[in-house]
Amino acid sequence: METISSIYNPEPQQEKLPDISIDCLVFGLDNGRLNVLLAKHRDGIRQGQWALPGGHIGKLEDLDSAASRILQEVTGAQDLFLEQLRAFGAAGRFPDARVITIAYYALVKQEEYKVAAGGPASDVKWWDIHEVPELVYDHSDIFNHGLKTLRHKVRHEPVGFNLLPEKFTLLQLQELYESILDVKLDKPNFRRKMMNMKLLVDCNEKQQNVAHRAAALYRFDESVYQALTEQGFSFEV
Amino acid sequence: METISSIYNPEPQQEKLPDISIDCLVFGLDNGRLNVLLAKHRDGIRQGQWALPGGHIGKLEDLDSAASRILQEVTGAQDLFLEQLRAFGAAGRFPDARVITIAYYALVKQEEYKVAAGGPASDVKWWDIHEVPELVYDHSDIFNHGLKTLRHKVRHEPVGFNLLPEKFTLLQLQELYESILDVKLDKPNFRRKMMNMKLLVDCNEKQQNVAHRAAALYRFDESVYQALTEQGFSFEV
DNA sequence: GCAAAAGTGTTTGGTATACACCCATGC
DNA sequence: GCATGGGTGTATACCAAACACTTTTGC
Repeated sequence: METISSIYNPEPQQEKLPDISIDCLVFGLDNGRLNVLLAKHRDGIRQGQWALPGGHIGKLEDLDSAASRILQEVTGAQDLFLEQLRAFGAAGRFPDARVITIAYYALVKQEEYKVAAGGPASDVKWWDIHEVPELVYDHSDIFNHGLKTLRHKVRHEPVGFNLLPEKFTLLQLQELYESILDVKLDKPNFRRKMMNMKLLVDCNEKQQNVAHRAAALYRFDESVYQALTEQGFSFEV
Repeated sequence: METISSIYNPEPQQEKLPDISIDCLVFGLDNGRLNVLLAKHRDGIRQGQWALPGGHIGKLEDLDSAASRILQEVTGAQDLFLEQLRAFGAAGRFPDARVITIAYYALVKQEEYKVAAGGPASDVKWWDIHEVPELVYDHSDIFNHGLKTLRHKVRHEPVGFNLLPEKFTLLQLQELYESILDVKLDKPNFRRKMMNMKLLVDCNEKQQNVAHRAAALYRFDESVYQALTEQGFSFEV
């Protein structure tokens, strides 16, 4: 198991750019609740305060690669859904020095990746998005912006699947949208909308060991989505 | 009239951050054609090549303020619609040094602001978006990304008005969408859609000196939009 | 009168919504 | 049987698309 080695990388393997950092908003889903991953500062003046996991960019490193590396250092996971939000660069955002940060957000299958504290973080924890504590610097702004972006994105592009297991039921998918968008959806109508898109692939399998009628399992197939997109299809929830 | 003094500011008033730059995508509308503003390098190895106007960020300057200042140096205009696109940071994007650039896009009333070459730019010119030449570095990527963002944004938020004069006709507005989205729209249906939103304010004025029936003039009112938004209204074209 | 654009009316088909209903399974 | 969630059917209302049509103005 990989331990966290970021916030600010204690042993740089490569010289880093001093005035640019990366901060990651990592979203996970657990029992129909949307969570975000936070790290607690172990030392210094911000000791005990919560922050987004982050780090610095190597001089020879692509921006996206740096984000991916930093995220791997936190979750131990590779090949996550990871996308840039935008840069945050108010002059006084970081009190110790002039640092512009580039924020990323990631969607992960929470149950598949265990996280552990380490390095400059004394604790790493999933927080329900409704109960996020005060964060250091402008990290609360980044969180709010990222949540807004996620809510928009998830409605217009099929990215939500990154939060679910490979095979999922329609109810799981519906609960995903309900928890991210904070709305209640009509089951029959949601089913029809999804099925009419012809985007989901039927696994021809049923749930196991459930105390009610077993639901059909579906999966999201990127190549099906590509094919539909080329025919002018546009995802919309 | 202000002249261009950017691409890279020749006389820095304030120390700049060396490894971060800003590049601006400035869109304008002229006779129903969407244009973008480009600057030609006067000196150096890239002499004669076209680029997005840009500059560097002062050590004590907010990111957004820097973009606004750079844009003012190019167009002489203040209080433009200006929004961040995202950061571009591939390791090899800028051959001379490691520089991450933060791209902005702006929407301007093209006829109101004249631009002039100066500083490190030997020429500044509006280019039809369909005829944009090869650009230096990764500026073509930024252009493509920005155009895509504009096309999305203009459909979901009332930002297109920034390209039109204060008072405009419904046909002008329709042509704006047609040129940005590269589609043909049905006049009666477009009119109805716009009017049903109850977003436009009737100026109670007519066009002057036209060789046909004079159209009614409308304007966009930010406060009307705010009020509608609070009632759950969502702009959509 | 004619050209050009303003502006209105109407028909049609699709689709979002609301909600009633039946089905399968474990306890 | 009953609770729980799976899954289907249907009536309504609204809205987008297509297109025919009338109105106003300058020349």
